[in-house]
Amino acid sequence: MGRVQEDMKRSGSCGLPPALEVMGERWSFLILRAAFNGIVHFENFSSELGIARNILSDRLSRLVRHGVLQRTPCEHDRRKVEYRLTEKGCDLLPAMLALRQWGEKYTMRTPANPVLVDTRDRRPIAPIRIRAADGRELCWRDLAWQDRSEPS
Amino acid sequence: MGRVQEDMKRSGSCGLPPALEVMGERWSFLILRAAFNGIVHFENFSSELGIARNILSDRLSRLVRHGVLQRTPCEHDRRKVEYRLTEKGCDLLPAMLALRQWGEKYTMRTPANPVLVDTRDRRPIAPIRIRAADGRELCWRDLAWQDRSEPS
DNA sequence: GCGGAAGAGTTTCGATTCGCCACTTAATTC
DNA sequence: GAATTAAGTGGCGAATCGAAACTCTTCCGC
Repeated sequence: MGRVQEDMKRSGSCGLPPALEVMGERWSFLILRAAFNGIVHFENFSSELGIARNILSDRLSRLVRHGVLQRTPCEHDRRKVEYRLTEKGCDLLPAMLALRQWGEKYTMRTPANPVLVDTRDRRPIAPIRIRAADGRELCWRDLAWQDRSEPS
Repeated sequence: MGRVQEDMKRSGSCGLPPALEVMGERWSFLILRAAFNGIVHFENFSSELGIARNILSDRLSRLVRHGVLQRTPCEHDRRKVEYRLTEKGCDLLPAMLALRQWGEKYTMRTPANPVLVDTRDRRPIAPIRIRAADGRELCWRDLAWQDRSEPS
């Protein structure tokens, strides 16, 4: 067995390192949250997050480089620039909410407010869970690693 | 840290900043992944992740301090120490998997292998999604913020 | 018991990154 | 055309990271 295979065996071909390459830095998730909240301009990110301007500049261009945000100069006011979530960026919402819900559950004194609701029935969304292909909820004990080529 | 309080003032009481306070640093999620893979000893974390020993030491005690890992000296060999996931730590699994699945979807050349399966039917787990209270899958457009005291 | 080795850190120190503040540049408003 | 706004960039001291060497305790073989 070659070294590459051994490496794969040890930690598998895992999507976590590349994800952290993009989102693992200090402000990335907070910038993402702001973007989900409708912030699009540099100055608004800056004042909303209280982040240093040079760091913000670096993080925004990093997120753009990785395709999470799209940078478009504003039509009607060409001083302004819009940073908008791409589809790839929107797909980070489950990860962000899972992290947020964990933070709410464990490290907050008061219950969260305001709360995220479904627009159709105005009820709070469900906690994010791991599910089997058929929809059953799973916990850590129910999970196992399996090689793709292995027979079931 | 005072910054969290400031953040709360600005954008509501959100669980994300405290979650990032715990898990936002460079190696925290990778250490967590290793813990989920059954790693318990300092030396194994070190060789598995290729992280500098001083940083690993700092991250582990940070995770212990925040109640994600529990540190217990080994019974039968008192040179060794075990770092095990607490319930609070186990509850990070959905967030970690959501991030991992995102990384697999967008930033990996080859499909992931091995793959995480349900032990009961040996089928791969479902993608992690946001759901309404009644189980319907939701996307970003279906979500809204609502004050707790507000009438529905 | 004793020499050697393993496990879990700690120290040291150079390299990198962070973060505050001032500055620049271009577009817009008055 | 003067002042203001938006989006950055540059300088510089402080904090953090990272690799390697070192410490300290515990275990193993003899």
